Amino acid sequence: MRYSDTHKEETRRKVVRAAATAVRAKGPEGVGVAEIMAEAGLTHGGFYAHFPSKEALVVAAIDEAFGQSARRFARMLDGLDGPQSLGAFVDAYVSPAHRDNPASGCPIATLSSDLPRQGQPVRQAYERGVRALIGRLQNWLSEDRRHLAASLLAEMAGAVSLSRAMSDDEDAARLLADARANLKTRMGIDQ
Amino acid sequence: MRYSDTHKEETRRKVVRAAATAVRAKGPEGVGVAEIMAEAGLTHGGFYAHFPSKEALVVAAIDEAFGQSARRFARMLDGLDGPQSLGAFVDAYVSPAHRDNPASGCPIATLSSDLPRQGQPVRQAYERGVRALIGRLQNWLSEDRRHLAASLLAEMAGAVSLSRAMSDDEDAARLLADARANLKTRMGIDQ
DNA sequence: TACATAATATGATACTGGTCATATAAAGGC
DNA sequence: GCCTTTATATGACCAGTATCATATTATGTA
Repeated sequence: MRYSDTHKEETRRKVVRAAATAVRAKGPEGVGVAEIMAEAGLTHGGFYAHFPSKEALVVAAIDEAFGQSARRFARMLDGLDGPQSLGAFVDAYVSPAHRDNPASGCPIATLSSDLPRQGQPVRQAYERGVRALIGRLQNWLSEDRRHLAASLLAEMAGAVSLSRAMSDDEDAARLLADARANLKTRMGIDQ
Repeated sequence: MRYSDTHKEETRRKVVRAAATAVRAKGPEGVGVAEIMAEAGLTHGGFYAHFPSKEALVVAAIDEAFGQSARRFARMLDGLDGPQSLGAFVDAYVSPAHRDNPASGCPIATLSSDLPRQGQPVRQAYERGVRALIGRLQNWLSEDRRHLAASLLAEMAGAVSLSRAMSDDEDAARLLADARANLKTRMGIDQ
């Protein structure tokens, strides 16, 4: 073995990370293989040594994006109990900061309308990520509210998504504040 | 005037209607000028006699899509009072039928993630449609709930959008039912 | 230091899609 | 029935993009 055991793997990870950002910023169709490779400091030619197709990269990018999101929240919520986690999660997710940074945000808010138009492997990766997030919400919710997890996530993602359509920052902030308040009520946590 | 006064206008309307469907089905980037013209029974060449650019067509298509949606609901809710309208609207919007028919459904649920990536004219058309819908919701809501209109719309669109990610129809139906129930509570109407 | 091989770059191909110049066809007025 | 004008079609151009064949570079080993 001439290169270190991990060399190629590291390159692959760089490409996937670049893709995870680019796909959220421009959508799966809006971004090109050459562009992502350049972002990772490479040229387009070597791409097919790492992935069998662009679709395979998009799948990896979506997994990576959900993974980044999950790890970030795990760090942020470390040590908190269920209700505290729910409150902190809602505050971070349904926030102006999230609205203004789609490229590093939750793939649900950024890709919701692209996904139904993608091929099956991409849709499956997306659904995996959605279900994992729903599962985490369920763990934080009290037993009698557990079935609401999916609907709560829908409300969170919908609020961020619609806030991005508002050109007026104040209108967007009001929408997000109304959504946060309602979500906390539904979750049974005090404001 | 050699052709009838309305001939060109009729053709234009056919093209816009075809675009309104195609754009919702495949996204603004996913659909081509030639494809839309073929759908309208024409070839691609004549396109630039009607629109200065593809973007102008997308703007017209989004206006048309919001208009279709508005007219359909106006018919459906004709004669109902505020609370009745809200209930009927939620039942129709947050429904499996809507989930399963993006091409004829609300542009918000279908295009939410594409829109932030579009040029300003397209984003403005979208925002016009969003604000018009929010305005209609406000008219149906009691005074003290009027400020919730945007957040309520976000929840409705988010629920439909996320339900489209669920490959299991039952999971999707449950999510939509939970969302409907919560929306009606927030709106202050009896189930 | 030269070699063998793994990793990446160069460059080409085929295709698609927006745009536009030019040609053809349709339709009412003389 | 011809002519002018309006509307649409044909065909081409150019840029962008996924894919792949081949060349080149980089790196650890003998």
